[in-house]
This record gives sequence, structure tokens and C-alpha cells, in this order.
Amino acid sequence: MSNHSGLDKPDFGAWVKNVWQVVQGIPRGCVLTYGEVARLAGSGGSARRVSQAMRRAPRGMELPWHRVINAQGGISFPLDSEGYRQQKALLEKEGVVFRNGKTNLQRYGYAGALDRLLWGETES
DNA sequence: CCATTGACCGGCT
DNA sequence: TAGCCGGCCAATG
Repeated sequence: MSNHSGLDKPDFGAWVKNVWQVVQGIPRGCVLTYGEVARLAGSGGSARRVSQAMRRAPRGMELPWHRVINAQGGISFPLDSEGYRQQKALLEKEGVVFRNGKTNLQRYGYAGALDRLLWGETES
């Protein structure tokens, strides 16, 4: 029951809200990949849906969207777009360093944060 | 309703 | 290291 004519949407809407919360939980100066955000929000969607979820965020909602990057450690906007420049600028302002258009996920990413807690500032 | 798109990802060559 | 390919799934035309 309840499944009839377009009812019972697989709570994609709920998943979207989870995405917002996950993104809001990313500390300043740190980053998370689309895939990681998707997973932390629950196994309902996929990495590709994360961008849609963030675009759906209400105007005025505080959402550090710039802390979400791709699994290669780079920004996923076209290189010559305004979004690319803006995201990079926001991240650099938080101390995230780019080398050849990519950041070191081992250092700024999720796993990196754990490693630093356990091993301290190993880094090279 | 079918086809294409997209702020992606992992595996394979 | 770099590039191609298939899968993913809601949104858009």
C-alpha cells in the first residue's frame, strides 16, 4: 500500500537533509570528498547526488559547500568557471594548500584527520 | 515517456 | 601517471 501513484518517495528528501548536516559538520580548514559525504549521509544516494543536494539548500542556510571536493583532491567545477575560483579562494583562505590544482587529501581529508590524531604531525 | 546531463567514483588498460 | 569506461540515479529537456 501507499505505493500507488507517486507516493512514498524513497526519502531522497531526507537524505538530502542528511547531506546538509554532514557538510555543516566539516571543520574549517578540512575537506571531504563527494563520495565520503554521500556515505556519511547514509547509503541512499551516490556521490553524484551530493551536488544536487547542496544546490537544493535553502537560500541563507549556512553551508560550507566549498569544503566538498572530488576524490582526486581537486575542485570539480570547470577550471575557467567562477565557481572554481570562488571555491579555491575560500579554501585557501582557510589554510588549505593547492599544488597543481589539487590538495593533499592525506592531510586535509577525513582519513588525514584521524591519522593526525593518532600519529601527530607526521607529514612531509 | 524517453534521452541526456551532471560540483562523481573505482576499476582497468 | 594518464586516460577510458561503466555504473550511479535524480533532474531536466
